[in-house]
Amino acid sequence: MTARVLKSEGSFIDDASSALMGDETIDRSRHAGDSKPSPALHVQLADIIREKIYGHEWGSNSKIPSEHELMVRFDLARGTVRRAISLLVDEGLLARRHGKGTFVAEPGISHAAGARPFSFAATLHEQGKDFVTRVADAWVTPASPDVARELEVAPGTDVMFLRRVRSVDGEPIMCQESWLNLSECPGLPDTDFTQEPLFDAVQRCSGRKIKYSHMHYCARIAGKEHGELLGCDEAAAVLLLEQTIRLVDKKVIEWSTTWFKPGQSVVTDAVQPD
Amino acid sequence: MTARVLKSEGSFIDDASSALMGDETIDRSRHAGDSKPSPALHVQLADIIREKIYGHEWGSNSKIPSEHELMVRFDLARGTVRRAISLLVDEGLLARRHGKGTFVAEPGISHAAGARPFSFAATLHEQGKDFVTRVADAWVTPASPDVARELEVAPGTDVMFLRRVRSVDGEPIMCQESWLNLSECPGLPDTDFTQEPLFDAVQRCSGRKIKYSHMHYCARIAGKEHGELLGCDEAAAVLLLEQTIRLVDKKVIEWSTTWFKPGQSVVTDAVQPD
DNA sequence: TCCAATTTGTACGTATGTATT
DNA sequence: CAATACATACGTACAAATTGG
Repeated sequence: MTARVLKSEGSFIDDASSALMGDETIDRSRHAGDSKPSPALHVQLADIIREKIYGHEWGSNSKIPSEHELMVRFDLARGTVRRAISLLVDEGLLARRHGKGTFVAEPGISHAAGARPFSFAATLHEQGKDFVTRVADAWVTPASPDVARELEVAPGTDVMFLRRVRSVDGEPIMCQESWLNLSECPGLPDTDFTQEPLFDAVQRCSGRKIKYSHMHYCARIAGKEHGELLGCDEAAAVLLLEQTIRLVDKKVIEWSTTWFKPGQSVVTDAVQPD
Repeated sequence: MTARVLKSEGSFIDDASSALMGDETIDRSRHAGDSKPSPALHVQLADIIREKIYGHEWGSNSKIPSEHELMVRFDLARGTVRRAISLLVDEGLLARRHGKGTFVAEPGISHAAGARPFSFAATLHEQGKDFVTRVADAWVTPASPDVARELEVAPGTDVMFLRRVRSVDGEPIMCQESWLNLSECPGLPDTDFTQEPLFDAVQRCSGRKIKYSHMHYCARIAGKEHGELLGCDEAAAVLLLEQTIRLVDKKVIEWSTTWFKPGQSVVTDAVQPD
């Protein structure tokens, strides 16, 4: 099925590999008595493929060369090629499809934020997606110095910690960890958070509307605990959205961190004022 | 098991190891004839420390137990402890201070976005920070399918690629990679981007104002190339802000990806409409 | 429906260089 | 220096999924 092209040297070269790959080379100086130990071969190959994706040379959902093609292109054993690809699968950049090939991973669900305080329930409902909420942890504890500062309460005040994992199609998508100000919101611990959205429960218990939100984006390595919660590799990069949410009277009601699984993203639109 | 007694503020420093550490244990079943090979010891210790930070038990800028304290607490060799800490330093979570100790890394610069199209120059000027812009790459090339789709031009149309690295205090902070629509903006390649902000140059060349911005946040592993550009570890998690920027007539003028070094973050405020 | 080719998934074995003991 | 353990790299073989004739 692969078209063949006659090169100037007169040899036939496979169209796919010649079109997709550039002139990158693998450094094999590990075993020689060299001064600089070059990285492992599978790491070098992963670097090459990663840059193809980051540089938009290999677009989303496109098929990358087969393991066999990469073997002959870089003169590597199949195990080495598979190991390189596995690194990128764990990062969420590639997806293997048995019998078909390996593909650049499609972006996952986009979550709208920015226009209003971020509510997972609201944004997913708008997209018509079905999701399940699991309460992984929930307890009441005295506030640590960090938590107290963010919630603007005295250290030692009772606060509630809530960890929810949201799943779409049985797959975990995000993990939300909330610290809740019980002083402004008593009665909250009696809520069934698998049914009632947190925003609704907070507004019901506090008797006031949610109004302000301060958002903070950063990136982190998932680590063991969140890797297990999200079903991704420990070494994967996850997106963090930290939010401080206030009621109409500017009292802080929630300090939360949302961990997005690799592939998930958050979108915002902005308009420059005239 | 989850409730934790809060000690007085002073005791956090005086009785570091007992107050700061919990009851975590290291699994040493690697060498025994066990069925499940447990992770390497330094990885397990890094996991324990990472969760202390992620769970806000160890606040920003606080001193973590000394290498010697960690040695005796977990019965590990100093090399193993140092290797664990190095992992977290590379992730940007910890910072070593020679002769003083190891500390939870402070957050870096916060970049405001959301209210208006994101301009690094404008937001940093507001904070009174001095920065330097280096043009790492700049060329004109026919648009690949991906680039053409985002810029809404025909594939093969000439577009400009621009990679700028911004530094504060001599340290790289972010890397901005822009694909520019030359059809709407001829004359752009003659600009000195170390002096004139891209937003100004675009508005000057196109004769129209920038008005709309679509933003997209996600997280990625830095990789070799961007690790070198940003001066961080290849395996570090970096924040990506992908932007599509349009002029008043809704023509796409720029499709850019901003790579933030670990520790940098982007902040936004939102208000719920009544 | 069946078959052949392609591609990924899995499980071995061997050799070699490095690091530790 | 020798023994051991480990990571890296290569090679082979076969199973399972997919596609197209």
